[in-house]
Amino acid sequence: MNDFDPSTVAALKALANPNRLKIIDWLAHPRENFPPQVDGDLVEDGVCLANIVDKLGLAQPTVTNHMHTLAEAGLVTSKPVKNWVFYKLDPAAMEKVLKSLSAHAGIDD
Amino acid sequence: MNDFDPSTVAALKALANPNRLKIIDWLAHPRENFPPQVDGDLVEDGVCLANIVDKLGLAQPTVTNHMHTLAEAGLVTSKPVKNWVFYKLDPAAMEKVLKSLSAHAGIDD
DNA sequence: TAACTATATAGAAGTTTTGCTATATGAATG
DNA sequence: CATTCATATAGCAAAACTTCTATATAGTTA
Repeated sequence: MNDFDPSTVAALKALANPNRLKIIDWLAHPRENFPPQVDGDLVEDGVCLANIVDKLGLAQPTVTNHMHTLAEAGLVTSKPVKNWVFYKLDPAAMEKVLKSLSAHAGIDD
Repeated sequence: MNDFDPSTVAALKALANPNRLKIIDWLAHPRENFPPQVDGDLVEDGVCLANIVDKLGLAQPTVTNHMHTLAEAGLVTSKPVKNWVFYKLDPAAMEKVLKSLSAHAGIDD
C-alpha cells in the first residue's frame, strides 16, 4: 500500500541482530540496566559506550561498530562529552519504524 | 524490560530484506497486487508462488527461498493446492513482532 | 503412462555481516 | 609534556546471506 522506504529496511537490518536488539532494550531503560555515571546522566545524556561494552561482553571495536550501525539507521543519537560518547535511543525513530512496518503489514493503527 | 525472545530476531531478520518486505506488503493487499487466480482465491487461499515470482522478477528458487525464510519466521503460512503453493500473510504474527519490538523500544502500546 | 507444470533441492559464486586483534587518535590528567 | 583513558579506524577471517543455474520431485493432464 505504502511506497517503499529504504530507510525502513536499514532500520530493520539494524534491529535484526540479537546484540543490537539487546542494546536497544537497555537504552530504552537506562536506569534499570546501567550503573550511575559520573560525567553524564544516564537518561539526560545517554549511556556511555564503555558501559555498553562491559554489559554486552564483546570487544570494544565490535560494540563501536554496532553503535554506528544503530546511529546510521537513525535509531540512536550520540553525544561526545569529554572523551566519552553517550548514546541515547531515539523513540521517535523507533515509532517511525513501527508505523512503517505496520503499514507494510496492512495493520491499521 | 521484556525477556529476550529469539523468535523476534528471526522475524526481524526475515523482514530486514527489501525483497521480502515487498512480498509482505503485497501479501497484505493481495487483490491490489496480484491478478485473480483460477485455482485459489487470493484472499481466502493466499497467493500462488508463481505470481510472486513473476512480480518480484527473481529466479523461482530464489523466491522459494525467500518464502521459506518468511514461513520459518512464522510470518506467512503456506497451503499446497494441486501442485501450487499458496502463501498468506499471518497478521497475528506480524502484530506479535510489532508488540515485541515496541516492548524492546520501551514504547507503551 | 508420457509429458507438462509448479515447486523443491543441490551446489556454487559473490557479497555482506559479525566478530576479532592491532593500532591510531584525541582528550584529560599527573 | 608524557601518560592514561575512551573511542575510532584498519584489516582480517569466519559465517551468513542472496542470488544464480541445473536438476529433481510430485501432482496434472492429454
